[in-house]
Amino acid sequence: MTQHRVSEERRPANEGRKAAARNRAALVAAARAVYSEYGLDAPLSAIARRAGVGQGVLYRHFPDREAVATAVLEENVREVERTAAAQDTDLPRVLGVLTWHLTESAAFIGLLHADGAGSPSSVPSYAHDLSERVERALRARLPDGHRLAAADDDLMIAIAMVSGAVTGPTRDQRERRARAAWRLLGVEVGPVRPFAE
Amino acid sequence: MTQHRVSEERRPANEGRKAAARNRAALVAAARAVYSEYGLDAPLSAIARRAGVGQGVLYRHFPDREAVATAVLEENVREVERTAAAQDTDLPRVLGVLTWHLTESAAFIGLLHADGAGSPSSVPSYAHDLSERVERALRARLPDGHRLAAADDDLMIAIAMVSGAVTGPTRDQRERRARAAWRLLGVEVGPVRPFAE
Amino acid sequence: MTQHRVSEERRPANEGRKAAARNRAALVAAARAVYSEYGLDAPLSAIARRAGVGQGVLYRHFPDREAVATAVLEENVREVERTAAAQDTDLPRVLGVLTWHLTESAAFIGLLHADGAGSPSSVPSYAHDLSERVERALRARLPDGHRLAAADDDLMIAIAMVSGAVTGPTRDQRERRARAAWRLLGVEVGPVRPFAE
Amino acid sequence: MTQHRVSEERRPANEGRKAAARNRAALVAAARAVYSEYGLDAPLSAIARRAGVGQGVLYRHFPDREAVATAVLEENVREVERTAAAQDTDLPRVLGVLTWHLTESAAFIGLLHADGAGSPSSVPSYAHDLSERVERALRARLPDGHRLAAADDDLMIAIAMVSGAVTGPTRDQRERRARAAWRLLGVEVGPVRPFAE
DNA sequence: AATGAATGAGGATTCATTCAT
DNA sequence: GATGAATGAATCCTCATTCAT
Repeated sequence: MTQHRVSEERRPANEGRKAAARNRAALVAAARAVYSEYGLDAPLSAIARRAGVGQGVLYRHFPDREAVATAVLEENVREVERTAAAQDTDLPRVLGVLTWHLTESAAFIGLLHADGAGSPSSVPSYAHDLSERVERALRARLPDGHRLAAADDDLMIAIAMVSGAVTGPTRDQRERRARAAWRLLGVEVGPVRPFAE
Repeated sequence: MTQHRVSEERRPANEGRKAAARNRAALVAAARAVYSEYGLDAPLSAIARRAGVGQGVLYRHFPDREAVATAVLEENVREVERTAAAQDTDLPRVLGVLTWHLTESAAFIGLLHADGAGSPSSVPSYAHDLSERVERALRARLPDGHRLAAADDDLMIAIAMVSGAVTGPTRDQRERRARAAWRLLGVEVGPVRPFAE
Repeated sequence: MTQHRVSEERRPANEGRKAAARNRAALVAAARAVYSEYGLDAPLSAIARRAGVGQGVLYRHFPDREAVATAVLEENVREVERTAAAQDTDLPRVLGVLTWHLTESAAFIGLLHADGAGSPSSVPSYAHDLSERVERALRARLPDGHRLAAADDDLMIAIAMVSGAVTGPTRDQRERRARAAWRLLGVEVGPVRPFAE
Repeated sequence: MTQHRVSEERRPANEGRKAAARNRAALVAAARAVYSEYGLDAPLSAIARRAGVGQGVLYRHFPDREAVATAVLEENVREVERTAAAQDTDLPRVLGVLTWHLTESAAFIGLLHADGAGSPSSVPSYAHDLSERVERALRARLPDGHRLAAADDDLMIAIAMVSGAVTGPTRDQRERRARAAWRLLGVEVGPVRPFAE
């Protein structure tokens, strides 16, 4: 029997292609967690650390702090879009998913606030695009004659309003406030939950 | 190592005791301006500079960053209270003044957002008191049977909602959005303007 | 307000990974020099400057001001320990090395002073551990019936006493005073010199 | 019977001459307290506050931070001198008073340490004079043939040694250590207590 | 492609000292 | 003579970003 090489160094480690994608995903997940814990001003190093990668990797995937935040939001927006695109869906259901993200993610709230422009804070500028994607998704399911279909801005103003109401330390409390907000607007909202197949 | 003054230059003159009150006012005004330009996270040094005083003066008048913000908000809250306390007033008029401050001052928006608790950001803790003062002032003018008198939280949730809608680069645009928000809530609001005798 | 790099100048080059150990050593050496020149309250920035590194590097290697001092003292203590552990050694020889460090390093004196506790100054808390290590090292070579073996505290009190005597502008004068102190204590001390193989 | 003026404003208030002296005394007392609580690096403002006077008064009486410390020490030194000058006194008694001050006042310890020169710390330079006054007082009561009369420096080195031993959080513990130090030196010391008529 | 050290600007905070009142 | 506000230098500390390995 020949001796096996058990050296500590030569692990094949198919790293390279797949690792990159995995790292990116880990970063976005870490960013989501860190943002929800420390807010949007959390240090990038904390995100890299939580993702278990070096800071260099973060910069490889995202040119700057905005890009990180945007990547997180992009996922949220995509879920809203997918919900809106689903076969058997309606506005309340889409609003439910949207509301879920509002209660989940402080960052997401910031996004909607930033829809106009000139927010003085650290919120991204191309957040604008994301905001428009949300609007498109919702409007596709907005029935004629709906309460929010009257004036052009009403839909997004309503979203901003609900997001303004979403405060509080626990997700649960935030959800309760969000529901109250929709009620005050007289708009029906479906179950508040993440998108699921 | 102890501190030693090195430069031999003339120090810019000590304005004496009377300047104290003036300086405090200048600081609050400067803070208001700076906050509206850069948000609540603006460096304190920017506020001191804009007020035309040294950093030490800022720290003499306000122990920490929270105290500065609170001082700014306190003025706003007081105007709301005074409006509510006026002889010939009603809810719409108070809401009008409140809305004015929402459109004027990013900081004020932050305040209302902070009513719950535990926001991880730099939002004050004793902002809570201010929030309660606003609520008391409004509730004193809230007619029985009013749309916002149904559930206990509705009043402040509505405020938070409107504040969420108040975004945009110009005060004018912010006011337009605020009005739209009140309209969507079905709540009448009076002229949007600062308190005036 | 987030941080932004403004200047366009070339940054002084990143020496890469290997520099890390070198930098740490440089920092400890610089700290030793700075402490002896300005005392334990010297600004950390002075240490970083003398070490030829940015302030951030100092903070990377040492979480706080205590850690820097401790790192310096740790080296001294280790020399005492090594002397005590040497094959052909005796108490006078260990005391000689200890005394050397007392005359060399103001910081080291502070350490021994801190053995009790609660000094209100900037003296470390985990200096206590170092103090104990010194005691263990000495006690291992303390012959029964030695003048300092009578009461439990006598050994470390004697050290503190000698360290109290060690004042003066030149190392030479400090050594002379240290010798006088040992003489007054009736304790024999070997050559005052650093540990050497 | 005529009415007495009991107005709150017109108190004759012999202020002026006597107030000045009273303020100076208050400052020294405050300094003593503050030093013992926070160490010699305590902010001057704390001393003025504790004395109940403005900072300007402090500067009227003492040109700089050194002068304040020196004034405190001066009182201690004077007590030692008075003890030495008393009719029925001897070295142990003087050492007892000296030791009392060592255990009472961190500042006083610093003084003795500073006798040589070039102490890198914030200790005064004209502390030297005070140190010499202590030496003169002691030497006046130093019997020929005393253990500390052999070499010229022995007396003050012994003092420095004891002061080095005086560490610990409570005065009681510090006294115990001081006694142990004198014992190790083989020098008799009288009751450790402040000077009293 | 990843790592993580280094840079260094920026912002917070503290105090010695001066000086109008 | 006293008061206490103001100045502003100095120091601490944190992070965004770069880059050698």
